[in-house]
Amino acid sequence: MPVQSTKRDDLLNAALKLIAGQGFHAAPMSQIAEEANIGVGTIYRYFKNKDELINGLYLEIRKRMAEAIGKDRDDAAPLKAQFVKSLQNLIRYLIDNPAEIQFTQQYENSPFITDETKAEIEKTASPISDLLILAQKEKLLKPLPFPVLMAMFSGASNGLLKAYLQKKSSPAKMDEAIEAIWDMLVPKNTEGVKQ
Amino acid sequence: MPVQSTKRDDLLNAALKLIAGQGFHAAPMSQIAEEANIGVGTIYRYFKNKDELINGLYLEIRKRMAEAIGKDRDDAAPLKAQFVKSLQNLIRYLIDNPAEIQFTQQYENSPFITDETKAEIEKTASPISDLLILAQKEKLLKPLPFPVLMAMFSGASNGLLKAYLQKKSSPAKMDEAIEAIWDMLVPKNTEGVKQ
Amino acid sequence: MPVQSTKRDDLLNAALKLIAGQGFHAAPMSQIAEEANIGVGTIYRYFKNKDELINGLYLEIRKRMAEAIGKDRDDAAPLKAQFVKSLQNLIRYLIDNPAEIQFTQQYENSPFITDETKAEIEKTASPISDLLILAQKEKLLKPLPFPVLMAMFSGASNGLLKAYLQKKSSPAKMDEAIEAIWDMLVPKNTEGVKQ
Amino acid sequence: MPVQSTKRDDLLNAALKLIAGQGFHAAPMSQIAEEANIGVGTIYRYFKNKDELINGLYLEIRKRMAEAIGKDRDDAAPLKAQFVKSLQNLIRYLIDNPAEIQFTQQYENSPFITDETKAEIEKTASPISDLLILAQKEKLLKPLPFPVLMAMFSGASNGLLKAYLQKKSSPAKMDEAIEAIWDMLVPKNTEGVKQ
DNA sequence: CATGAATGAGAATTCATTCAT
DNA sequence: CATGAATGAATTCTCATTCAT
Repeated sequence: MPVQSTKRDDLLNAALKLIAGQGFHAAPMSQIAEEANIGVGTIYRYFKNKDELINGLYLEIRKRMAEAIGKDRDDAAPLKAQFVKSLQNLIRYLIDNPAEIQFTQQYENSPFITDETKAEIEKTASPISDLLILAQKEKLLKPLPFPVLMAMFSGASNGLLKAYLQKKSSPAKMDEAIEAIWDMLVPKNTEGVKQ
Repeated sequence: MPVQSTKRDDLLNAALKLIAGQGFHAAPMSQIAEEANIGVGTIYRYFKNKDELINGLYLEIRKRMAEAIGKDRDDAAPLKAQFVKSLQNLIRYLIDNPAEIQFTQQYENSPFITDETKAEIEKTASPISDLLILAQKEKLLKPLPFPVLMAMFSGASNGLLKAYLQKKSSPAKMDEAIEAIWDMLVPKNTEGVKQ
Repeated sequence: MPVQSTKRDDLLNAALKLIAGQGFHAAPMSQIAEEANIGVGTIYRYFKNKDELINGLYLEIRKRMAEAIGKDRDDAAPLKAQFVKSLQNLIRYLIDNPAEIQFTQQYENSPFITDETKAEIEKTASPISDLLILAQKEKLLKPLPFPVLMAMFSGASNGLLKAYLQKKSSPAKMDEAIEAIWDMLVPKNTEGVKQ
Repeated sequence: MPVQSTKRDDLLNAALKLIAGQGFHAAPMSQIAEEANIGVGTIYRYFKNKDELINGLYLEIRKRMAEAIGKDRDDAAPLKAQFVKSLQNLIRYLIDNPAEIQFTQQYENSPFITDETKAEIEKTASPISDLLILAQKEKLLKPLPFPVLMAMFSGASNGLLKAYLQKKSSPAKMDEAIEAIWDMLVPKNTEGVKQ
């Protein structure tokens, strides 16, 4: 029974909860420790300092999101279907875990994000990025630089999510919106599907 | 000699520069004052506190962006052309003023932004939002809730911009990317233009 | 028409009002200036700095109190009657001008009071102190050092006043209380009056 | 080794020393910390802010004074004797601890003291107030409202003390002065003692 | 003379991090 | 290993005072 991993998880969850709700700077280490039911000093056994705690939290969340996206994957399905499915998975996951987007969006737009973390993330491709790489190889996507496609895709998805969380959208419209994002990525007059 | 407006502007520009580069919390009032070549105390003659300085800066930047977008507007042109033109204007402006997006993105994802401010901004129509409202009235857009369309549009544009600023795109591809964003908004198999 | 003296008075009254209500430290020069309808800089034409303003205010108030005490004085009356009359005058005056005690009590117990001011005050005997000096010369008072008698007298009067201002006493009981103070000063079994 | 109580006490004593000597506002937290040989931050582990430190100090001093007054109390003695004894105790204590009156008088006349604190203190009976309540019940005192008697008594005692501390009185005269205060409280022509 | 914008020294308070227990 | 009391650097903000207009 890995006692430590429990503490580490408690810690990350406490940090997630507080930072998502109040922002980085309104979430002191002492409060995080309290929320996690450990001593302040103990945090420093798991993370060298606050920055590393936050970076660690980010990587953890990316991992959780990747898992959520990949659920019930069917590698044999058409790419578009896989894309839609993945995005549905992601959106559903984040709707159930709103703290995670709140944190992620703060983090990704803050100067906390170190170049190391950035590099590490780009290596660790996310399942959706993998899908789009495949799609591009198969000439399904518009002839734009891949990073541009990825960035526009992420941005649009985040926007959709934000709208949803502010109750500006209904679940029913979600699938249509996902289709719209796909339309952005694929040439007109095709289904974005081979043949 | 408009002494005051110089000081206030110096202040906003100093704040913009430092916050964009280092984040809210690494930009102490003392440093902002120094950068603006004024005394610390002077800041408080123009803004009640740091929060108001930051909110004031945000509103100022929104204004500048709105002006940039609206440059050389041709109300008689087809909506799509106006949309493309506006987005080109915005992107060019932000490419020349990268600190403004860096600040804006930090701000909009931080807990600095109050719900009031958010609401107020949504009311204060931006030129592009106006265009899209018109387009929706003319049934040019997909049948999605307007806030969803706007959010996806903003997200995608921001993404495009980020990619560009990280040198992942060339100016040449910019127009194609803008077309792609338009594709997201309008139904397939139409040009998104009446008849 | 001495324009200055109006300003100086406005200034002192503004300072009195604000300091009595909020204390020395919650009464900034800028606010005092505003209350007096003059510019901040102008204060420094009348007083070298805040300390001198406060000391000047104190001396002014002492003067006003002395005037109030001496009203309708009858030098021919028995000393006790004069004492009672004086104290009644003072108490009535302060009841009508509560800001003045509030200020005075703060001031006299604060380290604002400079040794110079103290000295100056001891010279400028107040009418009641004069009366008590006379009374002591005529052997009407208890054989205690004069400063002790004065201090006990002042303390008791202040106490009475405080009680009154906190609505713990009625005007009717005021005269009895004044008698009690007199009893403190004179030997028992005398009326404290010659013959 | 009661580490905490030492720190808290050091803190209170440092605050007492500095505030008594220089006033509230000339006693910055940093200086108090230095005087107490602790870090500035440490103050805030014991008191939420400067106000609470000062209020805490006041309550502590009231406690010390109450203890001093009650020393060698003889409940069986006549009330007047108990009164004299108590006042002697108090005066002696304060002569040995002049900082405590200096602080107390500043505090009680400053806007630091909230109405709540005032009320709370009036409830918390002090030994002398208890004595006077008893004396009033036994009809030993003049027929004045109790708060008036208390206020005059406190004022006179404070005055006596001030005179003494300014070397205007000798210890020999102290007892006579205490008698004088008693005379203020009891009807003439009685010893203020039953029978 | 009067003004009030500008200033910066100084004050209170917070919080990441350390280290003795 | 875990803890949390202690710390002081760093931050925001206030306000007496000056001085150019």
